[in-house]
Amino acid sequence: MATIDPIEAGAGPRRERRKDDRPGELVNAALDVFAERGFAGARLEDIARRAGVTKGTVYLYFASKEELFEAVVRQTLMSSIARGHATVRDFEGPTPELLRIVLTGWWHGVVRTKAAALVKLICAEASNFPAVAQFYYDNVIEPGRRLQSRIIERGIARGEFRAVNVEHTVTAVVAAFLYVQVHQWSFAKAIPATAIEGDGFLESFIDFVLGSLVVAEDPR
Amino acid sequence: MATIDPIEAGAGPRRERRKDDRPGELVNAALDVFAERGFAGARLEDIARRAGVTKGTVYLYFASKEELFEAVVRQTLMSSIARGHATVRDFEGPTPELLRIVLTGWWHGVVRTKAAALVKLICAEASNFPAVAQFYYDNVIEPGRRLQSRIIERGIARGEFRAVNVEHTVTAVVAAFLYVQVHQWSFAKAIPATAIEGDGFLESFIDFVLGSLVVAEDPR
DNA sequence: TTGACTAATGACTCACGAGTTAGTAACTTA
DNA sequence: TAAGTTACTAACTCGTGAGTCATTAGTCAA
Repeated sequence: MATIDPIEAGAGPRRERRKDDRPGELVNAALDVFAERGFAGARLEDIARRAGVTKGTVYLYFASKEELFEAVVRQTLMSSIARGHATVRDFEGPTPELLRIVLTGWWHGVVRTKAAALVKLICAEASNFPAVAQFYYDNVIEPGRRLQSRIIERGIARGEFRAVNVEHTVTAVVAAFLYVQVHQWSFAKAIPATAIEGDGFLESFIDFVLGSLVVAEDPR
Repeated sequence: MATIDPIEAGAGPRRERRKDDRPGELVNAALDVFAERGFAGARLEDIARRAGVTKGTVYLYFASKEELFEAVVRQTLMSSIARGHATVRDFEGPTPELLRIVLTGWWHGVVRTKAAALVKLICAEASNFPAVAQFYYDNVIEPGRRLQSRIIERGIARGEFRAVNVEHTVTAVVAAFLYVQVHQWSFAKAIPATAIEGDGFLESFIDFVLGSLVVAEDPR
């Protein structure tokens, strides 16, 4: 996010040749505008201007609006997928601790990031872009659920967690995070007072989940 | 294709005068198309055809596309709001039982209904329609959260629930339901295999919540 | 400095869909 | 059954925004 040219690049020359940086800047600007207006509502003109170029330039790098959209999805997800995989690395401590670490990482690495805007965007456009929805499901949701499943199964196997229904429990956990992401980029944008500030919810939610899963009586 | 043959009304005459029923039918058709395509992507022509009329007729009843959208929100929500209020009526039994009843009612009355499509739709369009978002927040989300808060506070006051953070716990509960609604009308439409079938999740989730809230050991 | 190359522009076309309206057919009443 | 009313239609306008392309200007090699 270092050098995303401002809406009005006041300093630079009227016309600059920066072939290498353009695609990234355009994708960045596109994420903003798509998240704000939805796919259909986003104007290529606006995206271009936010990236400091004109509409024609967009077509030097992307064949169509749809292709730009898919590029946004791919570029933005690569980082979060990488982060996710890094977190899967073997952990040897108690499972409640593992769960806490993973959820906290997700929270700070994705939920409170602009990547969260993409989640809302994809939820909104999934039915219009089955291919994008499939891609997102295969590369983000599925791996994410599998990660959560492993944690809970590990806890059950080690006698730390109750023998709950794993699939449904995962859904409940994933739901909370998805919800926060969607909310922040839909209602919170329209009604700022409803924004979920700070990390209070994260702490509270982890306690809530562990309260339901952990076998031992009140660990505090 | 040449004839504007009614896709829906198979039997009726080409041209029927039914002033009283039209608005409801149009709103119904509009909910379908809006849910499927989003606000911007929905064509008035399609909505009209699905309701068995032509585009011009829509403008006899609604001044603009936006007004039709707001009518969809209002009509669809009125019933669920009414249902919600009916459920608030004083209940005298144990709080876990009350929670179970309320969540089950929400599940069958809204989540597994076409009204759920509206939730997804509003999440997608909230930033484009602040007024609609505000209306939805004031008339649905806020009352819904207050209802949940009362239940949990009641449980705490009666010594049935742990003294959790009420606001955050409500968020976790609401999130699960919101998530299911959004998922069913976004990803599940694009990737049918991911649809959440049956009521298994509901049961499991209620157990999950009570597992975290209830003070006594294993109430079953 | 110059010429070749091409990134970038901005004015263009064109399709599509929201909104309009003159006319028509279904219903009512006498 | 004829005149009157109006719900409805079909063909229209018109604004908008995606996508195109001839032209312009930044860059670099000689």
